[in-house]
Order: sequence, then structure tokens, then C-alpha cells
Amino acid sequence: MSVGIRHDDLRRRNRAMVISAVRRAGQPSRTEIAATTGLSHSTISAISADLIQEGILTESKASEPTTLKRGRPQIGLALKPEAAAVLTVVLSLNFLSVAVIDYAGQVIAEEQQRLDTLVMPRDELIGECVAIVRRRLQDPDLDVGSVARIAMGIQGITDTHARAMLWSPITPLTDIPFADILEREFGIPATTENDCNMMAVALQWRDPERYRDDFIAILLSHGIGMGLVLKGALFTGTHSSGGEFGHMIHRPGGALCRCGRRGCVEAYAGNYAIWRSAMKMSEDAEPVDVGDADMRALAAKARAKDGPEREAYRRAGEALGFGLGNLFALIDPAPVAMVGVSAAAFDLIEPALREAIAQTAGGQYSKSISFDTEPNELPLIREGCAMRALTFVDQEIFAPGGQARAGLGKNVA
Amino acid sequence: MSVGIRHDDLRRRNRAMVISAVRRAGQPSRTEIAATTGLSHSTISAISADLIQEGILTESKASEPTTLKRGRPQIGLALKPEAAAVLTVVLSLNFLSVAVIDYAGQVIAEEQQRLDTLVMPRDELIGECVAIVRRRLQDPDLDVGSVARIAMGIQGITDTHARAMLWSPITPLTDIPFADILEREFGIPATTENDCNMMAVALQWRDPERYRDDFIAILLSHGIGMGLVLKGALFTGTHSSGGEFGHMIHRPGGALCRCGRRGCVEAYAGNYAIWRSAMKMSEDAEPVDVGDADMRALAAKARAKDGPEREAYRRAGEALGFGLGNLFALIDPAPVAMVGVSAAAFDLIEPALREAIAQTAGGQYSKSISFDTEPNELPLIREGCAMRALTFVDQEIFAPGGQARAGLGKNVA
DNA sequence: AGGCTTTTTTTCGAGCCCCGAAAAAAGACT
DNA sequence: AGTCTTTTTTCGGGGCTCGAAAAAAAGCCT
Repeated sequence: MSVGIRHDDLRRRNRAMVISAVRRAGQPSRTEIAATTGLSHSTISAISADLIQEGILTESKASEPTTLKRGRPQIGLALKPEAAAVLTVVLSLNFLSVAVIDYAGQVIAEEQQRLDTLVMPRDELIGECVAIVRRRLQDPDLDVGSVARIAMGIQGITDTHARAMLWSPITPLTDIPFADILEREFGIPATTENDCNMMAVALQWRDPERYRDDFIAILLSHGIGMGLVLKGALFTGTHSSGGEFGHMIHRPGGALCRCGRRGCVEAYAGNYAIWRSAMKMSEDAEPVDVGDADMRALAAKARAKDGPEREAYRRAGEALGFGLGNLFALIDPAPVAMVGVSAAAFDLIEPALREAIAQTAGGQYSKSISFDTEPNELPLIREGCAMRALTFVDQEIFAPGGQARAGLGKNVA
Repeated sequence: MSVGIRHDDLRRRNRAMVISAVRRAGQPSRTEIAATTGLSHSTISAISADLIQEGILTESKASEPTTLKRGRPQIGLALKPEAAAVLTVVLSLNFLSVAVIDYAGQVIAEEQQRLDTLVMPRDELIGECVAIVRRRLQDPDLDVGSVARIAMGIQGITDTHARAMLWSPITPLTDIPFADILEREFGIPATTENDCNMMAVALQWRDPERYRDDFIAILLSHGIGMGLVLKGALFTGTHSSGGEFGHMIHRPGGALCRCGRRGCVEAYAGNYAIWRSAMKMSEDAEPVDVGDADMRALAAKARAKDGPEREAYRRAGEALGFGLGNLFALIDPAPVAMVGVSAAAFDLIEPALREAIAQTAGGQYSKSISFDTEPNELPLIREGCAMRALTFVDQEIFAPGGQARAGLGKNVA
């Protein structure tokens, strides 16, 4: 059962709340923080004095010099960029990308690299990941001690505790405990999470208006992935990252999926499936990699005239629609973000998708469901990883439960 | 964003935790409570003294007189039955049932009634519900003032806030705000929740060993319903009670479902669907009501010899299996409880069900998924309603946030 | 320019709450 | 009857938040 609240937890939680309020609002004054948290001015004053003294926050007068109001001007509080740093690692099909991000969320260094994930042996894949991280950490401009967290976003299934990649479409390898490997190698706490979940996290930060409590991020790429936020929190499975939307069964015994099973949504809506269908290949044909450029050309052809290309997108829409409908039967409808190269072809997908949804339990709301598209998934994934890592630092390092803060926040008087 | 923790919340939460510990453990000593909550002995002592003085808890020495240990004997703490009472209302197909339950969870009065829900006009249906509740409340043995909550469990979709029935298979009527109606009528806070969700709540209390953090309760009856507990909490949709497992699409464009759509899981696995299939009727045939006795006879026939009856159960198993597989793709596998009259025929359903799951994303775990059966849903639903109402009293009335407790817990010195 | 008004921020004392240590209580054991 | 063991209560100390009041830092107005 849930444990009691000790008296000292109180300050810890309220500290975390103040930090979180600053991260969310940008440069709020103490008064604003008091308003959003519901705590009294005196409490906010005390906590923020602590945080400034510990080098976690700074005062920044430049809060809207335009607002010429009477009264004592507000002093904006901001996250101190030097308070800490985090490192993000994004591993996707044939592509590895690393970035170093300061405590305020600004990218301060990055590096990208192509690699043949599909054929690399285990040691090599791990080795490349470790090597690129090491290169970034050895950057003389970077204070290695300030790097408080490594967050990895990876295409594939991860475990609930964000320790390992369990299975991935980008490599035949399974069960790689990336988080443990990185921690052992660099002595920095690390996590490994599903890329689509990170996309969802990023959307929540980018547009909290639209993506607040309940929404769905769907990656339309080689495969189909999903990140789900319910009641404000990232939804994961009981054991794994969960949300394997792409592998819900659309047609029992149907088209061959990359995962080896038949009839999955992905076997109709993944890039390879659209391609296979447009080329009039058999539904049993082995999935092939299709480049983004080829997919864009395919979409152009489908737009130009009716034919097998257009039909392929129509079938993709149908599969996505029934899948979404089934999802809506469980969780009710919510705003959807379509991300990835095929999101740019959403105009070809949408009609059949809506028609399919209308035939499902979510159908009553079919018209009111709103879709948004974002063709570029990589920046989203990185952003999500960064925010995940930064909020961890906020909560666990700068508002710790019991044990002292490590070497960070060192600008203490 | 989540609101700050005020200083007074602390005591409130810890009070709630003590009450909850007592409800869970039965007759724990103060020391045991200190252990499970993680709070200090002195705090538990202070809080329980308050609660006893307010007439919410009582000391009950009779805690295992067998344990002859050295040292001061423990004093068991128990919920004081007279501290409050709750009333449960269970409305299902052609059946209405009400019970009054004391604060310790014992049924102290009950009443049941048949009624033709399918054909009753709106006023009459509401009227009967109000009337049966009024009769119970007018019982001279009952102190009406102690009734702190009414919890209604209803077959059908309810809204997230547990205010209204939105849609139900037991009546053509829609959008009946039962909670508001009961509150207005009796001036007692009320809720209206989905029956399968209440089943899940009850299972969690009955067997917390097996049904703790993640599990699924599926009602196999005229229709197919589901209650889902994830990460220890009841899972509901964003707008409605959600979990419309029975109306996930199993075969696009397939058999006619009671809901008017085609290919739903229920259209293969609901009692009417099994019946329709066993009688070799068309998949487009209008759903008919089948009595429990007829279903039991059907199952017996299916067990006796191979034929259309056995095939009907096989197809039901297949539909349930693909449905569960799709669910498992999203949330990972979890223990399942099959409840309702067709749960007694689970032996006929299981083989095809497991085979179907094996073809889905959850398939890897197919063997390890464990099923349990419980043919009688009514007691479960009532128990769930009772626990829901009682924990509400625990949390919101006896550990209130700010405003004083109403007239309850009146045995104050 | 100097005093007044307004708004933000800090200071201060009061009131709670939790905790640890010590004391008290209540039997069992010898 | 005295000692031991375990549970429960009591008591003092340290923290935390809060409200009120004071201080600070402007703009406004005569």
C-alpha cells in the first residue's frame, strides 16, 4: 500500500513543485508561482531563496520590460543553465544521434552518425553508442561532472523500468540493457525509453494547450508506433513500454507483418506495407526498406491520379482507422498527432481512416476527432528525451528524498 | 498543474492512510499500522486516538487471543460499524438490487426486485430505482443520517465522473443522470459506475494477492464487458467508463452486434451470439435474449458431442482471444478473471482463445496468462459498489480537506 | 522633486505536525 | 514478587507553512 507522508517529504515535494513551475512557465515571478502552486508567498519566497542559493535558479530581471506597471516590478525566476546538463541518445533505423542539453533546455552540443543497425553485431552496436556518448562527454567545453542524466530514445519495445531495449525492428538483436551499459560505462544514471513515448512527452511540452491530459502520438514510418498520454501521464504497459498499436490485429490471418505475425495494423499501414500494396506485390511478400524519398514520390503519384498507389493509402487509412477505433473503444477518443514521413501523406490516408472509425465504437465522435501532422520525428524524440531527463534532475536530484545531492548545483555559497 | 501540498493536507492524508490500513488489514494493532504506513509510532498513536474519539475506529481486544506472546498484548483497531453506512444499487438486465452496508462492510439490509428494463419508460425506470432506495432508507432499524453515500453499479457506459449512465444494453434509454437524481432525491452523495469496473474493484479486495496492480475482469454474459485495473487503479476512459472491450472490432464488416455495428467481439462471444451461431442462424440475425438456463443447456450439449454448439463456443473463444491479444498489445498481459454465466463454460472457450492469443502480439506470453472464473457476477458488483462507497467515506468524509465533517462520526465525546 | 500609491518580496511569530527517545503499561516468564 | 518483553503513550525538539506586517522598488501626481 502507499506509504505515509513523512514531514520532510513536504519540503521536498514543494521544492519540486517550484522547480517544475519555473520549467513550465519560463520566467515566472514568485507571485505567479504562488498562484499556480497554491502555496503562500512566504513559502515560495523561502524555497526560491534556497534554490537560488544552491545555484539551481537565477533571478532574471529581463521579464518583459514592456509591461510598465505601477508597483514593485516582478523579478523573473529562471532555471540556471549551468546547474546541470543532460545527454540524449536517439537510436533509430540506421541512425544514431546524440545531444548535450543544459539545465534550461538549450542544446549545447550535438553529433549524428549513420550506421547499419540492421546488420551490426551486438558488440558493435553497443560500442558505437558508447563511443559517440564518450566523444560528447570528452568535449573540453563541457563540464562532465555537470552531466546528471542520459536519456536514450529507441525505436522498439523497452521495459517498464526504462532499463533495456527488449525488441526492436531496427535490429535482429534483443534484450540489450542500454541503460545499465551506459551507467556502468560513464557512472551517470541513464534510461532507455521507447521513441514514440518520447514523442508524446515532447508534444506535451511543445503544445500543452492541445496535448495536455489525453492524446495519442502515432508514428507513421517504416513501422507504426504509438505514444499515449492518459490523464496527463505517459501510458506504458505493465511490463514493457506497451502501446504496440501497430501490432494490434486488424484482420485475423491477413497480410504478413514485419513482426512475423499476420494481419497487424502495420502490415497495412507501415511504409513497407503501403509500398508492397502500391506495387501490387503479394501480401505475403517480405517487408522491404523504402526510403523517405521513394515514399514521397509514391504519395505524389497517389495524389496525381487514381490507381494502386491511392488504393494503398486508402487501405492504410482503413487499417489505422479500425485500429484507432478499437483503441477508442477502450480509452475514448482523444486528439491525435500523426508523426513521420507518411504523416505528410495524411491527406491520402484521412478519408478512409475516418470512414473506418465511423464503423467502430468510437464512431459517434468520428467527426470531432482532430488530427495534427508533423513529418519530422527526430527532433520530437530528442526533445522528449531531453525533457524526460531534465524533469528527472528537477525531481530526483534537486529535490531529493533523504540522501544529499551529489556534486551538482555546485554554485553554493 | 498539480497543486502544492499545504501543511494541513499532511494530517488529512495520514488520517486517510490510517483508516485505509485498518480497512485493509481488518484488525491491525497500532504497531502494524506504523509498519505498513511507514509513519512513526507516535504519529499513529495520535491519529488513532483522534479517530477513536471521533467514533470512527474502536479498539477490539479480541485480536487473536491464541497468540500468547510475551510483552504487552497488541490492541486491535477496527472500523466502528456504526460510524456510517452506505447504500448500493445494482441495476442490470431485468433486475434491480439494493443493499445497506455498515461502515465495517457488513450487509445490514437488502432488497431485490425484477423489472422489465428493456421496455420500461424513462420515468418508470427512474421511479423504481428511487422507490426501492426510499424503502430501504425508511427502514425504522436504520439511522438514515448515517447513510453517507449511495453507489450505483449499472450495466452500460457511464461518464468518467460517475454521474450518469450514458448508454446501456439493458434499456433503449440514454443519458440518465442517476447520481444527480439520487442526490437530489435523498440529499446523499451518489455515484453511478459501470458494473464491470465494480467487479474489478471487488476482485481487488477479495484477492489482493492475485488481483493487485494489473488485471482484467471480463463479464461473459448477454453482452461482453470489461473492468481493467492498471498500476493498482481502476482504468477508465477519458470521457466515459471506457474499456468497451466487447465492442472492439474483431472482423471488420462481420457479424451483427447488439450495438448496431458489425464485427464486434461481442457479436461472436456474447450469449446471444453464441446462441445464434449454435442454432445456425445468420450472422445478421437480430440478437435475442437467452436465459441462463438455456445457456447452461447449450454448454452441456457442446460438451457432450462435437457439433454447431461446440463450434459456437470455439468462435467465441477466437473472438475473445483476438480481442485480448489486441488489448495485450497495448497494456501487456495480465491475469484475467472471467465472470458471468458463460464463465462456467470457459472450458469450451479456452482452447480457441489461447490459440488466438498466440497469433497476436501478446502471443509470446500466451502460455503464462492465467485465467480464473467466477460464474456469479451480482455479488461481485455489489461488493465493488460497497467498497467504492466505503473508501469514499474513508477518504472524503472522515479525512476531509478543509470543510468540517457533516453529521457523521457523531459519537464524539 | 518629493511624497503617495501600488505591487512584489521578505521577515517574523504562531500554530501544526512528525519524529525519536524515554516513560508507562500490560502481560508472560521464572 | 520481580524481571523481561513488547506495545502504547508522553514529551520535547525541529521543521514546515501560513498570515500579517514590514520592507522594497518602482510608477504617479502635484
